[in-house]
Amino acid sequence: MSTTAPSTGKRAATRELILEHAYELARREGLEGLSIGALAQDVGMSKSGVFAHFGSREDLQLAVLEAGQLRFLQRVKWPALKLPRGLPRVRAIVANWVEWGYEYRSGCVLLTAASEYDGREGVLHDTVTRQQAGWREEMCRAIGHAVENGELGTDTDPSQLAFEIYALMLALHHDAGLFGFDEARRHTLVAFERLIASYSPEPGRRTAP
Amino acid sequence: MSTTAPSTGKRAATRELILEHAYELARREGLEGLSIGALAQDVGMSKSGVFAHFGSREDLQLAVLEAGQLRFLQRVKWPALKLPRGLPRVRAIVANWVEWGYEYRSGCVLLTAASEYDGREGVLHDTVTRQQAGWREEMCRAIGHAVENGELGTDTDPSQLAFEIYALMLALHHDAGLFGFDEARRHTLVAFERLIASYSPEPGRRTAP
DNA sequence: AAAAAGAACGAACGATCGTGCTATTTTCTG
DNA sequence: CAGAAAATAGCACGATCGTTCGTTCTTTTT
Repeated sequence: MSTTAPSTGKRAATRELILEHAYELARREGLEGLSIGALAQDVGMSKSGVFAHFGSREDLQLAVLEAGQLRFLQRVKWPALKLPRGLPRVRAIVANWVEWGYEYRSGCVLLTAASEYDGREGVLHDTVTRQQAGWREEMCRAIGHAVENGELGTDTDPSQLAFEIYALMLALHHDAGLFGFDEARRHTLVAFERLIASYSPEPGRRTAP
Repeated sequence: MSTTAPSTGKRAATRELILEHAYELARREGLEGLSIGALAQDVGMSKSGVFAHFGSREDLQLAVLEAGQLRFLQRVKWPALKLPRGLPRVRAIVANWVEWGYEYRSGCVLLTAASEYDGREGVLHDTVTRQQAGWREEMCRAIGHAVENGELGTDTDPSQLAFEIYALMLALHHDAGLFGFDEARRHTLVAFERLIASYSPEPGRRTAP
């Protein structure tokens, strides 16, 4: 007998399969629009068969949320860690983030969840808030390194710049969904360069002698 | 007999009452989470009584969407029209917009709808897209006036600046919902001033002699 | 091969969904 | 005040929701 379920096995494998389908469904319909019946039909199982892998719908939603964060981190954060601390890493994060926005242009689970649960209370709200706060914190740290390196002005407020970068990513998703990705990306990248220039220690354009 | 229903009358009055409740419900649960049963209970009527005022759920959602836009325009746009064209009007729009974000901090129907319907198709998607495109267009025009007045640099791309301003408002709602309104507003206003300064025809801080 | 354990199924539950149809009540009109 | 017209209630429908339960099929262990 196994005291704890092994992470590789039939159970874990189908659970992962279900989560994959659930993630795609939640991307389109939101976490609140994710229904077990539709998920079961999508994955080719019975409702109860799917249900048995998660004690409740809420636990399923939570699992999707964590799967989403994992994907985000391994597509956006981890590749950026290979670059040196400071501005290069910040730039890499933003570049990866934009590409992430391209792959998941029709709905990002994490962003949708943030707007779905920001006004309520419960485990889902708490998880979403913790995720968002954690990622914002990491952005602040990455920006802080750039300040320490002298790549950004010493008067830079990391949380302020993190807010402004996050704003661009929200607008990227918003505009990509409504007006098309290409123009949204153009606007985003232009705005990001303006942002970096405006926080640069050397004046970006008009330099005083 | 009346050939067409007068805009003031019992029918129109209760329809307005229902819409008021529906708007508040949709603000919390989203347009997709708005159910006729819950709405009827909230307004103190029977399901069919409520239903009779709108031929279908979709028509109800559409009415809420238009009610939301009306409120937005009369709280954000119309007061700003009293100010002269150009930068003052742009500033007024942003200021009103931020205060609008305060009043409706736990969920804005229009923004929620934008993320709910950006990936689908149908009347609701079309309406949301039209609304958003229209408002963006108005922002571009307001910014264009400021450029013509010489209050913003001649190389200013209105659609680019409109994108960046919209980004701040999205981030305001996002952060206000998750982390509290006050800090979100602080970040938003600071970012907006940086934005205006960076688009200013005279260099904001370091001026070349 | 027999027995034990695990995984998925199928049916059913109470509830709620949007939507019709028919009364009944309310309001307006002559 | 009576009768027409409008507004609302009541009820029922098929569908779907999340969830539970007992059964069946598959896999592993003895």
